[in-house]
Amino acid sequence: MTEKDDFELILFLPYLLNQAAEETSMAFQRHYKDRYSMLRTEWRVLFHLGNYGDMTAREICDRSKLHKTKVSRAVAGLEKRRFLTREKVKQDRRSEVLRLSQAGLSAYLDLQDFARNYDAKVTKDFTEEEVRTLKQALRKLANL
Amino acid sequence: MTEKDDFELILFLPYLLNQAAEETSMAFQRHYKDRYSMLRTEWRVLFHLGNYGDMTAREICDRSKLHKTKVSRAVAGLEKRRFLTREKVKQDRRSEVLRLSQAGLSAYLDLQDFARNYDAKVTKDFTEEEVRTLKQALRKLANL
DNA sequence: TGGTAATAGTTGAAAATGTAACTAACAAGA
DNA sequence: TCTTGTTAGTTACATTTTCAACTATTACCA
Repeated sequence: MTEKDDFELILFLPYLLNQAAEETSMAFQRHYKDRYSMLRTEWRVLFHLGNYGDMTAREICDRSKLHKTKVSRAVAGLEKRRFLTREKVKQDRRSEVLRLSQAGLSAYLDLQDFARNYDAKVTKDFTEEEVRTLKQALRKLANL
Repeated sequence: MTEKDDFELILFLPYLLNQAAEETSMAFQRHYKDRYSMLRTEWRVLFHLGNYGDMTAREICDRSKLHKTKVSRAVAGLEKRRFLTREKVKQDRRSEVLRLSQAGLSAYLDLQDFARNYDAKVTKDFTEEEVRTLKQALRKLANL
C-alpha cells in the first residue's frame, strides 16, 4: 500500500507469466505424473526427443535452456525406466546420442496427443487469430 | 520424430509459457537475490503486502495460489530479517495480520521501482496495444 | 453445552533443484 | 608430443520444495 501506486503485481510480466504457466501446466502435469510418474524435466526431455528426433544431452540443453545437471538426471531417470537408450558417438566419445525406446515413443505419442487436445482446451475461449498473436508474443519473450 | 506431426513443442502453451516466464524472470531474480537475498516466494509475499496492504498468510495463499507451507516459510524468513511483523487477530487467534516494517516497505518500494522499469524493458519491442492484449490474454489463462 | 469437523499456520522428512567440483575426452598451439 | 584449455556429462552437497502430519483455534449442530 503505497501512495503513488500505478503498479499492479498481477500485471507484472514475470509474475503474470508465471501464474499463467503454473495454471495451464497443472492438468497436464497431473497426466504425465499419474500415468508415467514422470517429472517436469523428464517429460521435456522426452518431448525433445520425440518431437525433434534423436540428439545428445548437450543439444537438449541448448534447445530447452535446461541446466545440464537437470538433463543428466532426467536422462538417467528415463533410461532407468527404459524410455530411452544411449549410444556413444564414435567421433566424440564424450557424448551419447539419446533415442526413445519403443516404450518411450509410445509414451511420447500418448502425451503428445494429450498435449494437443489440452492446448486446444486451454485456448478454447480465444480466436485462432488471438492464439497466433499470443504465441508469437510469447516466443519473442522467450527468445524462441 | 513421428509421422503425422503437426505438433510443435515450442508452441505448446504450458511449455511456451514456462520458457517465457523463465526468461523474463531471470534479471529480476538476480536483482532481488543479490540485493536482498530474497527467495522467489519471499519477494512475492513482500509484493502482496506492499501492493495490496496488510493481510494474513491465508489471504496471501488465496491471492497468489502459493501453498501455505511455502508462504509460512517465506513469512518466517522475511520476519527473521525484519521485513515484516505479525499481529494476532483478536477475532480469530489462529491467524495473524502481516505488515511490512519500515525496512520491508523500503525494500518493496525499491523492488517495485525496479519491476516497473523492468516490465517496460521487457516489452520495449511491443506496442502499447500489444502489451494490453497480451496481458489480457495471460490474465485469462491465469484466472486472474 | 459437548462432540465432530473445519481452518490457520507450523514442522519434519523426503524429493527435487542449484551450485560447484569432478572425470573423461577432445582441441590446438608451441 | 606436451601442456593448457575446452567440452560432455556425472556426482556430491547445500538449499528449496513438496507432502503429510501436527497443534491450536474456531464453527457447526445435535
